[in-house]
Amino acid sequence: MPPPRRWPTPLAEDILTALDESGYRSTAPRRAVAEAVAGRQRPFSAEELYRDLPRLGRATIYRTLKILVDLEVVCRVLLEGGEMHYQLSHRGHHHHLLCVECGSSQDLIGCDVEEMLAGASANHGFQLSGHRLEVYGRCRRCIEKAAVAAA
Amino acid sequence: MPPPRRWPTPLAEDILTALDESGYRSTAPRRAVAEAVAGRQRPFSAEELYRDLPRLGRATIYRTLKILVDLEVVCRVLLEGGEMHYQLSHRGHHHHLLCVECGSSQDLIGCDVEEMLAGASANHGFQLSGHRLEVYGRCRRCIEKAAVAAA
DNA sequence: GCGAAATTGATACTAGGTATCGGCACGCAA
DNA sequence: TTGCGTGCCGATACCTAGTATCAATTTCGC
Repeated sequence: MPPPRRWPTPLAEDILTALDESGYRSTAPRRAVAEAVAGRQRPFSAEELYRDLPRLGRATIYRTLKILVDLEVVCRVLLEGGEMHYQLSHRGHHHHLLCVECGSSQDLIGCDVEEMLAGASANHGFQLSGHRLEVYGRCRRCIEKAAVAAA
Repeated sequence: MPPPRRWPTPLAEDILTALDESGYRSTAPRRAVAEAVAGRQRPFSAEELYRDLPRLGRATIYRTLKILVDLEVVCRVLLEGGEMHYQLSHRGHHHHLLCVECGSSQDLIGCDVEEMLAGASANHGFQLSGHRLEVYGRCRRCIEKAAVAAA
């Protein structure tokens, strides 16, 4: 028997808490967005979210996502083709390994890009203020799936 | 007395040669785009180019830019705000240091991102196929200009 | 110079996102 | 518990960046 489903979902509750702590009001649309975002396993587009929440206005979806990105509760993920997707965020600044096959995303850890960029920038007399890095490829599961299919 | 201006410009000629070598026809619109692209010192948007070449159709601008990007004669540059800009390219795959103040761009050299990413990806069981990296900050000239202004 | 094939540009369309604005609702304070 | 100011909502219009269509034009090999 599965454990009873809490409502709101713990993750969604975290989002709502973050909103509240920054002085944003708790409204039905925001609760709906929080649930939807928390329930997603992989990066999603704003339009996708809109399709899943047809009772909300499109502007509300975009506005709420923007707030969540500002609060660093959600992070933006730029796909290879240039489409912007969103995803629940845990750490602060980080980068993503994006699977071009299944669309999943995992955080890249153990890669000190910042430090390397800082050094290289300094050599150019360039004062670093930010950067954007996305990594594309195939995740472990997709590689294994392909191997099984080829056998 | 300035040296006599060659026409087409050497850089533009290189672009036209690249087009020719890939089997593309030499047309007046393409020559115009080549000149315009070659004459730009810093990244520009497609719409900017369109404004500067009002006799050409918008579709032609986008089509030609796409071809040039495919031929790696021109590279795409993603600004901090998400706007796509274009720029003459010299080396193959490389990254940019983009000045958020004056909009200039310089190639980042002496930074082996590829190698670092390859290692980190492997640790995640991730098969790397590509990446995107843009670096934002202030260029040497803008730093110096600010220092002089503050003095 | 001829003609097939490539290219062009006007136009319409798409996706993704922002600005506006009248009206609703949240939540504080009484 | 109600009252009220402010924040928030959603419909709509708009915007930017780019793509699809297609008839008319241009290029270039012969």
